[in-house]
Amino acid sequence: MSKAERTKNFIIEKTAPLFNMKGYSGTSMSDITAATGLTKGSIYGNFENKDEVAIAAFKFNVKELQDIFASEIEKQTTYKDKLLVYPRLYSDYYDLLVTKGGCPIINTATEADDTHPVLRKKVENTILAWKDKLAYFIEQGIIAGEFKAKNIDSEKTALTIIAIIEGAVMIAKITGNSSKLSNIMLSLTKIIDDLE
Amino acid sequence: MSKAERTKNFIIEKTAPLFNMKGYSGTSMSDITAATGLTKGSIYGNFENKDEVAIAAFKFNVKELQDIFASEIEKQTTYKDKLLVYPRLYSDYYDLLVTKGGCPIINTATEADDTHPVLRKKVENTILAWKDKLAYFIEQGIIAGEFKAKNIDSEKTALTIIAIIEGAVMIAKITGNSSKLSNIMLSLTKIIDDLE
DNA sequence: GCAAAATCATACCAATCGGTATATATTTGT
DNA sequence: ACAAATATATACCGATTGGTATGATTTTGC
Repeated sequence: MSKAERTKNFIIEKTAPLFNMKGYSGTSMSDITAATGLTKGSIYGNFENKDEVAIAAFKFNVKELQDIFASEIEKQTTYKDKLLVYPRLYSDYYDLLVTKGGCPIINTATEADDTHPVLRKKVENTILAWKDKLAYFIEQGIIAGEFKAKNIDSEKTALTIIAIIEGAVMIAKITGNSSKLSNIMLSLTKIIDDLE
Repeated sequence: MSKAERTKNFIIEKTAPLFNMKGYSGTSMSDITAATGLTKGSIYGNFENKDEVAIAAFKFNVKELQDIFASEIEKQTTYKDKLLVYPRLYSDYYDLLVTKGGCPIINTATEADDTHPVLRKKVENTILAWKDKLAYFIEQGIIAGEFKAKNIDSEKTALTIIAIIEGAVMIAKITGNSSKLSNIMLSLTKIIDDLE
């Protein structure tokens, strides 16, 4: 890894929580230089502009989350257990998530939807990919005979799971109450259980 | 109503969608003067600072939504029908909501949670009041014999309803797809139906 | 190990930020 | 209708915004 690549990664690592907490328009170039200890010359030597840093930070934040979930999902043998990873991990790792500014999907989505077309598209694609993954688990679960409930709409169920998770994170974050998150995750667990 | 009051209301009306779309730090004083056609002198003559305008705009946005729901809930005779107003109206009025920048609760919550303590508290109180209202409907529904499912946790159910709604609005808004909202609202309807 | 290339720091830019002092215009109560 | 009070416009403030030109310093390939 070249010096440039290392510096680039360093900048992304340091600014990712910043963008997640303060948002795109709330994070200034001086916030970025302060967080990294580097100067503007260094930042602009590695990134075209603030936009590029923000987009890289968003990707980093999403990947960080996805990696945690992917490794845990991999361990599960049934599709039901793969789905159940979500309520479990969101309950368990909520405090960690808070220190990083919460869920990058909901944070970026609400800011970018009316203001930042490029970021908006990135978030949209992230959500659609997530939905497809969940729908795939549900469909495979049906094929495997794990889920037998009548008229399961995998797309609808997948979207509902995402909605509950994102809504729950928002509620827990704004009330500063992680037990609310756990409580809502119990409802999500029941929804997954009811697919049987 | 005095001139001052009328101007104040005028400023709030014109800036409320602005704050909802662009956020607190994304909305500048010049955005406010442009949207109202007034000058800074006029804005600062009626409000202490940008914060006060933002807080008034948030209150306005929330009240506007609440009034629509309250009047429709009032018409319903059963507690179940009162709860069902939410999935129905969110499906029906989604396009209108989009023109105003989406749901002010989720928009303000995600921006303010790490950056703006005053707004954060306002959003928290709004959500908690909403939760209490929903929990009250559920509890009254149990007393009235409408809801007979075993071990209904009114608090948990109320929070889950809010999470689904807010998550659904976010998903629909970022994908620009209102049918996704309707789809998730069907899941919410089922959850309410299952309380029977 | 040395020259070429890339990285990084310094100093600067115009534009915009939120906010204010003051003067003018408009309401207001009498 | 008139004077006092209030609302609004103009012009300005220092600070900060994102971004750039330039030169010093490192890293890189040979």
